Amino acid sequence: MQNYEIDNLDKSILEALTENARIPYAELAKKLAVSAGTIHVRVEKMKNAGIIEGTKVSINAKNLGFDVCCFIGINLKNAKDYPETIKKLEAIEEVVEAYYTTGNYSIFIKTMTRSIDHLQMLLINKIQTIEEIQSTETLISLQNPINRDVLP
Amino acid sequence: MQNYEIDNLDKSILEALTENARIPYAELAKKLAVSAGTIHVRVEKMKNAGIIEGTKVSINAKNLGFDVCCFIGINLKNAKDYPETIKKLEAIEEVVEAYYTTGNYSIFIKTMTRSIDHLQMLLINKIQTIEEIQSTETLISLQNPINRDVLP
DNA sequence: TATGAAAGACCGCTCCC
DNA sequence: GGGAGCGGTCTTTCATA
Repeated sequence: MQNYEIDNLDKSILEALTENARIPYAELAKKLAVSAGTIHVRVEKMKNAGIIEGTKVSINAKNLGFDVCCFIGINLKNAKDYPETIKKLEAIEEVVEAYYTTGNYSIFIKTMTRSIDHLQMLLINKIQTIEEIQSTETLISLQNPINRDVLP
Repeated sequence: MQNYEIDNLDKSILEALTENARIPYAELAKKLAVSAGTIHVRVEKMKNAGIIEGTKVSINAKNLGFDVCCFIGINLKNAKDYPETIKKLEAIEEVVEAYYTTGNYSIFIKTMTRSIDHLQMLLINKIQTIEEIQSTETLISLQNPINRDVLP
C-alpha cells in the first residue's frame, strides 16, 4: 500500500485538492483536461495507497481567539518515562502536536493558547506539574511567515 | 470580521468538517438535527468571519516518500536580517513551516526530506549557505505521537 | 433574525467502451 | 482514459416563528 509512485496528473490533483478539497471533480477534470471518471479513479487510488488520508477544513485559530502559538522543548528526568509523559501530554487539550526528537530536547511540543496568561497557566499548572519532566524551554511564536502544505 | 463568537452548533460543524471536509451538508444536518440550509448558512458565516479558511486534503507525507521530519533552530548574525532570511528560506521547498520566535532561536523552521542524506544535503548545501545565518541546531523528529487539529 | 422545507440544477459514482 | 446515465446532493428561494 506504500511507495506508490505518483505521476504528474496525481500531483496536479493533490495540488488542487490542497487548495480546495471541496472542488467538484468535474471542474477539476476540466482544469486538468481529463474526464471526471479519471479524477475519481486517481483519488481512490491515492486513498488506498494511504497518500490521501482525508479532507479537513483549515481553521484560522487566531480568529477563534487562540492567539498564542508556542513551542516547548521538554527534557525528561529519565528517557524511559517517554510513553508515560506522552500520555499525560495528550490529556492536555492545549497541546496540539508532540514530537519525539533527537537533539536538545527529549520531547518537543506545540501549544495553542488564548493569551500569554493562558500560556503561563498552562506551563505552571499543567505541564510543569508532570513529574517525569525535568525542565522545559519555551519558544513563543511571534510570527508564522511560512506555512506550506504542498510538497515538491 | 473577527472575534465572532461561535456557538455549540458551529463547534459541532467545525468538528465534523475537521474529520471530513467533504461530508455532504445533508448528512451533517441529519447528524446535528438541523436542516441543510442552516448548515449552509453557518458555514458561510464562519467563512466570512475568517474562521474557516478553506478545505484541504491531508496528505500522508511518509507514504509519498518524505520520511524525515526535522526542526531546525536558527540563530542570525543580526536580528535585522530576519526578513531577508525568511525570503531565502521560502525559496527552499523542503522548508514547510517557519516561525519567528522568542527564546533560544531567532527563527525556527520545520523541514520535510526524503531521507537523512537528503536532510544533510539540505543543511549543508542550502540552509547553511545563507550568509545571514550564524548557527543552526537540528532536532530530528523520530515520532509524532500527538497531532491534533481540533481546538477545545 | 435565524431556521425549515422544497425544487431545480448540478455533481458524483458506476458501468461499459 | 473517455463518455453517459441514474441517484443523490448543493444551493437557492420562500415561508415561518
